[in-house]
Amino acid sequence: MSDLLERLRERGWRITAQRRVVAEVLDGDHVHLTADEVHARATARLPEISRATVYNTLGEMVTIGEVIEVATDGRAKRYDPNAHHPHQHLVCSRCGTVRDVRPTGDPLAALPADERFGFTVSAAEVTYRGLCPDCV
Amino acid sequence: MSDLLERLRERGWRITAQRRVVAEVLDGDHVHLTADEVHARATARLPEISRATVYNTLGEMVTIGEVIEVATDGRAKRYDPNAHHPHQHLVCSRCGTVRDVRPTGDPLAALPADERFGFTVSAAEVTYRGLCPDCV
DNA sequence: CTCTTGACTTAGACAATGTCCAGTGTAGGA
DNA sequence: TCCTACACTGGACATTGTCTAAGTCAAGAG
Repeated sequence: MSDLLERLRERGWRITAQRRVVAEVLDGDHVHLTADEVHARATARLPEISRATVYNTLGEMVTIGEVIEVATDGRAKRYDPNAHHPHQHLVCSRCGTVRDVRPTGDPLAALPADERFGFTVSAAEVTYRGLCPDCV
Repeated sequence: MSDLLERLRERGWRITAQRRVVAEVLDGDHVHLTADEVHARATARLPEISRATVYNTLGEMVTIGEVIEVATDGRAKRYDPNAHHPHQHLVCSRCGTVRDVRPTGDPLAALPADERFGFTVSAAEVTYRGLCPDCV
């Protein structure tokens, strides 16, 4: 039983074959998959699973904070199951691979009050960009 | 004559009515428009302008570094003509408004070498999220 | 000024990603 | 075991972006 699935059960989710498969795909390796990649891997285990269900399930997981949605470019969103450890992302500009990284310090502290323009600022996301070893 | 258009001319671009209109729309007020919003405003001035031309022109401006592409969510990219002053973005989680902000320090410096995993890191984008004064 | 040429634009088909809905199925409590 | 609210399916639809073939035009040459 994956940790993620266990937490979903505690939140009162019905545990269906589809949700179990999506949770297992996400929890399996901490890669950052697109919704379509999740669907492809889920289909390998449960051939009838529909695209809508994968999208719904991912959306619900994001809503309750078990999964983070990462928009690294203007294309497909990626889903990050590592929601319980604060981290930022390092993205390859060529192939789109995403790695979790932990920079030093708190990025929120770098934004002085007079640069907040009345906003209630609650989070800072940092995306580092570059080329991965395979794409150099 | 807008500054942006002037710089395009210096780069040897043919100045067509379409490019002039796109440049004027972007340069007009430093709001961050989506491609479709640019197209809508361009159409108001030049009704025949096609979607493809707006996309092409925006893409070219991004390529030559006159405009920055901002992916704040998984939806439409936004275009920021303020490319010659380094800055980050503050996004309202509810209405999507984007403001330019200048945090202190260099965000790249916060990523130590042992957290770069062999990547050649070239840039850091910071997105601050919160609620704007109108949405609180 | 007119001509010429190759860069530019257009319309629309197509692709990728995401959303919605009506009908059907089923998990889990009674 | 049975019920029912919740979940799933398949497919239509929406949004955003890309591509191509054919027509158009900006700007330098003469």
